Amino acid sequence: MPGNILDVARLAGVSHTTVSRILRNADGFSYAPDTRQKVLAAARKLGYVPNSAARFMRLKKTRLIGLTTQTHNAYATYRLIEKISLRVRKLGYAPVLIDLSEPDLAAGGFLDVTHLAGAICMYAKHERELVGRCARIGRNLPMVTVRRKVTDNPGVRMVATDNAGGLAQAFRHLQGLGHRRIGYLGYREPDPSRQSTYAAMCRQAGMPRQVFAVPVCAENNPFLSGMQMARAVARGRRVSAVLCEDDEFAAGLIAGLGDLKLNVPGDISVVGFDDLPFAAAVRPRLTTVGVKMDEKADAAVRLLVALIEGNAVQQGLLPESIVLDAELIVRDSTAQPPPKERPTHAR
Amino acid sequence: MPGNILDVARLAGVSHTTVSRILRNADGFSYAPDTRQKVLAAARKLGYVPNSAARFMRLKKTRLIGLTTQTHNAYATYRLIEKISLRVRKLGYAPVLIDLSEPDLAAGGFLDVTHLAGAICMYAKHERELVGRCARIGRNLPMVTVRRKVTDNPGVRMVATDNAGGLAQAFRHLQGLGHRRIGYLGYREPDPSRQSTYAAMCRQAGMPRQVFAVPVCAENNPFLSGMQMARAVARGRRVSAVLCEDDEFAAGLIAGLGDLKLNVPGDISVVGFDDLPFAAAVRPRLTTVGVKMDEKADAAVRLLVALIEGNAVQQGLLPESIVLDAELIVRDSTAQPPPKERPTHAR
DNA sequence: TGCTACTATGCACACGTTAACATAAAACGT
DNA sequence: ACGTTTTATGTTAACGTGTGCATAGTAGCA
Repeated sequence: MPGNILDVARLAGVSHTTVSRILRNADGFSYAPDTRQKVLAAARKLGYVPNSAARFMRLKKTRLIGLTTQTHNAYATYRLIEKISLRVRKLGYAPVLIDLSEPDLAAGGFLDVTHLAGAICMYAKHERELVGRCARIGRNLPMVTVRRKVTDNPGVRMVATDNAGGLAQAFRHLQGLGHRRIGYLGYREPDPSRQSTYAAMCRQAGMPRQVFAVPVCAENNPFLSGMQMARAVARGRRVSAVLCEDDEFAAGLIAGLGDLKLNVPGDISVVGFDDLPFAAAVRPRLTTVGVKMDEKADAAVRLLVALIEGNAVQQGLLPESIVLDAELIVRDSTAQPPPKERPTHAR
Repeated sequence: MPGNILDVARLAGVSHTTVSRILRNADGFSYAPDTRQKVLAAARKLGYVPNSAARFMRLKKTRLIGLTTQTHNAYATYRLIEKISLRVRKLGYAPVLIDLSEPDLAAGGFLDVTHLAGAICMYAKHERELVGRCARIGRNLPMVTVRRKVTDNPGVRMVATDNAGGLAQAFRHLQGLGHRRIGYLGYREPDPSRQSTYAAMCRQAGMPRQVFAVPVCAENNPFLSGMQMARAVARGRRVSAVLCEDDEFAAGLIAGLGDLKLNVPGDISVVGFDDLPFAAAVRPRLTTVGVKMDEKADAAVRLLVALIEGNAVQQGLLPESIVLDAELIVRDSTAQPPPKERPTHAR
């Protein structure tokens, strides 16, 4: 509405072609400095902004990168969004958070996968289905998934944290402290890579397994969920340490255990996951598996852009997936088990 | 790329107009059931998805609602985004989180304010400037700002929480418990409505004022910021209670005070703001001012949609702003001040 | 002077959709 | 049987860009 390219052309006394070329700095064309001035002045005067829909129609290309997610983990996700956005912009693309999970959005909406240069799918629930649909509609849209667990979507690159490795570190840390019965607190929909790592570690160590599954959501609030699980965790004192799926669970669990007069780490050790902003600000400070958010964002964006610009791909230079290592951060929520729990024979 | 409307028309053996009308269920037209079938089948077979850019060009209208923000408060923001998105979709619009603060996005990008049916600006920092620019470029784009503080952007509707009221409730709560020296912990950029309310309450109660200002960001982590302020708050024991700008500060502060061997609420009472998900899951459970996120999201969306569809506006039925009342939620982080602090004369 | 090469600019079309206008057939009323 | 409304469909233009092709002028060169 606020003027199109023809208005600018008329005001500058040139053809709209000239305006288009001058405003875009199209190369391969030379224009008289005089003409250039007139065009620039006219555009400024009218407050001209190119119509991006028209542009897209012509070019069939955008520099929009869609970010999509579906998660309970507000903190981790929001931080990831921020970091990815920053990097995306730095490379000359524009990030858009959009829900690609609604099929009718693509059908009846005004912004769909066909508009995107690429997409980053973060912690999506029905990831496989989503990616499939986007690839189909979007004519094999370049996609990168950011996932805790490693999945195998053919043709879609992935960035993930080495959760198995992180979990193993945490497990060994607890084992080293003398724990012999270590539990796992996670969502009901299990995270395969972690649960299987947990199972493997238990087996290897000759320990019993004890998984506490949180019902999908207590008001969609992972803190409360964790808190409510305290009773189950404490029952019968079957474990002396718990590995949690994320820091929010861990924080809630610690609070809940406190209400039951159980001390962390005195009676039970707790390990979180993600190293969220509050991990060092709760008491006891959380021992947790740190996930490198910055590097994760960076890797995801670089992978996607390489995929979009497609030179490295053909040369076979682009890795199928990037797995960032996780790092155990030992703080105050883990300690030796209470005396009676300690192994009788040293190890 | 995956087929346009003409392809569908050709396959169905009808004109593209027919296809357009049938697929959109355009009313005012009747079609033979037979034709309708053929068209639908053809569209399905080709996996036809209308090109939304072309559509926008023709209609000059979309059903996209832009959400924009710029905040440190990840939790509150993310939750608001979720809730707003849900409601927006329910009304047949599509939400898009987009950074409108970058001027060059509007200029060179592929999605700008002119594509939006409306925008909701949540907790933005340079709100006034942002709104001004959007209104200018977007040909007075319908906008609603969601803000803690009440601002006066002419022509832009607003939804806010009655922070002053909430703060007053919290203040009176502390006053009623016997506190005579109440501090305020906030960001360095002050929130006028709250700080002035705080000042007014102090004056009215004949109490000294004591504002603790957090330097803009400790790693952009409000928890750590709050934690680091504990030393300043504790110094000289000048206050027996602190009102915090948000729950994250409060949680951090409590942890920091604990490190200094100060007990909350035994030695110092702490009040948060926002009632974030963890408020009931930290120990001591946080006394806080609850903000009605659901109602806030609801009000913002309804206001915006009314603005867009513009019938209520002309009738003057649309309020300039909606202020939702805040509600003090008393939990365990507030109590009577320690004995020596109590007023000698009853009140 | 002629021929070529380059500079500076314009014309006209295509992208995919919707909507105003047009039209042929069928149904309806008398 | 004939005018009139209704039903079912088609024709065509327009939205605002970018680009292939065309062109007029100007310079270089022999």
